[in-house]
Amino acid sequence: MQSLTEENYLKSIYGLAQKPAEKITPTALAASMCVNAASVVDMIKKLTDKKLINYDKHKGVKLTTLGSKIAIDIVRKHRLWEVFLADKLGYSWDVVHDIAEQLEHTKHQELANRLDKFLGYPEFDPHGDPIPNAHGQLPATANVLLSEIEAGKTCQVTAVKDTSAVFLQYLEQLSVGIRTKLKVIEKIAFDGSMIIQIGKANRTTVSKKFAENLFVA
Amino acid sequence: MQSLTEENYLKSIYGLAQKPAEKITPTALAASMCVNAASVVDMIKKLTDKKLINYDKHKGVKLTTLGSKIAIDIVRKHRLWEVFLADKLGYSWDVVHDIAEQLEHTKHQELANRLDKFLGYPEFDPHGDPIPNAHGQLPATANVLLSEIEAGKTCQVTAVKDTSAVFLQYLEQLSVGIRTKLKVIEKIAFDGSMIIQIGKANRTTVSKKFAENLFVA
DNA sequence: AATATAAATTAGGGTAGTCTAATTATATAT
DNA sequence: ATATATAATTAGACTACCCTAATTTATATT
Repeated sequence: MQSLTEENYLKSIYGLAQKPAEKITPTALAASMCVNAASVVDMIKKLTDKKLINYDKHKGVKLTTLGSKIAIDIVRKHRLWEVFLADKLGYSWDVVHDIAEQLEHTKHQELANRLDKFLGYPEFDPHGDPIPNAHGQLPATANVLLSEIEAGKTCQVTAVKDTSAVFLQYLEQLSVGIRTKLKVIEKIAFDGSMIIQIGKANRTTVSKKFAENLFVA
Repeated sequence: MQSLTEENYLKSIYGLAQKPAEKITPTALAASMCVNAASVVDMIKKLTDKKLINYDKHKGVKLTTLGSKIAIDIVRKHRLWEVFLADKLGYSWDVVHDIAEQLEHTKHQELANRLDKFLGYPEFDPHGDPIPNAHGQLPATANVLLSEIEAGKTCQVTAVKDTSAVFLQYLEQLSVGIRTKLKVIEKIAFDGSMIIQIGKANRTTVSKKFAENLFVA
């Protein structure tokens, strides 16, 4: 059994691991947990002893199979509670996260499954993030290309079609990774290029070829 | 803001205060919290400093107005979550308590009210315990006498009609107090006496006169 | 009233999780 | 290749909550 704090670390590590290519250093984890790096070093020791993570100076922190299972379970509960708060209690999507943080640590093996059933087995939370099912599997995200998204819509990167180094490097340069949120601002009729907003800040124009190689949901 | 532990102490004190006449000593509180009396003494100091309780060697522990408000709020949340778990997720009444213990500490001023509305403003939880409303008021419990309860039904003592010392002493002797749960096993047609189960264990026969002097809900 | 028992309190210590400050290791730049 | 900056780690300390053991204070019994 893990403490609330340990669970929050696992969740944080899981979250950081969604942006691959970035290794999870004590400093990165400290920033994401809003604690001092010294505290993180202590916790890394503890979670390593409990076989929930592996830590290698060069590779950074990685969840073990068990650690990953626990983290996914917390994420599942978090997102299900978000759906509950939004769908049943009428909360807006910007509020649900903080409340769900408090509900996600409830321990009772059946609870998440009952809640899931009650909510009608939702696949995505109010932010569009996928909800792991009872087996920890994420819903298969439809193979929609960025190029098919209409102007004004928001979506989220789920995968890349072209996996060449040059494309991945380009993505990195644009700070686009798995789960990055994109908003299509405008589609240029002339050549199919798109003006998109990446995350919260940067607005960029990308080519038709670019948009045809990025899967979104 | 109080910690989770502080909240649990307040809740426990509130619960013990429901059985009046019994003063809340450090030992009683220790038993109810399943901790050592020494720990309770520490917490009494802390809660006193925070002006949530008053402690007098002779009168025992009492909640201040503020402490009482907080305790009632936790009880409200606890019981609302119990209703949610039973009504919406199909849990049986013997399971909901432990899960609700984990949900009751969720902090968000509006949450309880939204949940209350969603559940249709229930007045009693699955155990028959009254749910405080948004203003901390308990629902007016109907003036039903034990004698009016049908065989097989379970109810809970809400008040006494006859307040004479002999009656109260008799109640004490039977371990019947406010909030004690009673189950009517059988009603004897001949003289109106009743076989009732008191709490979990004792089964006793009580007279018609007895049953006509106890209010239940 | 004196004594035995029980309750309350104090003293001192443990664990989990946090911090700051100091140190060591690693990466970067000249 | 060495100096510098950044990251990782260690040392030591703090708070919240809990404990045991010893002591003091009440309560009951004879």
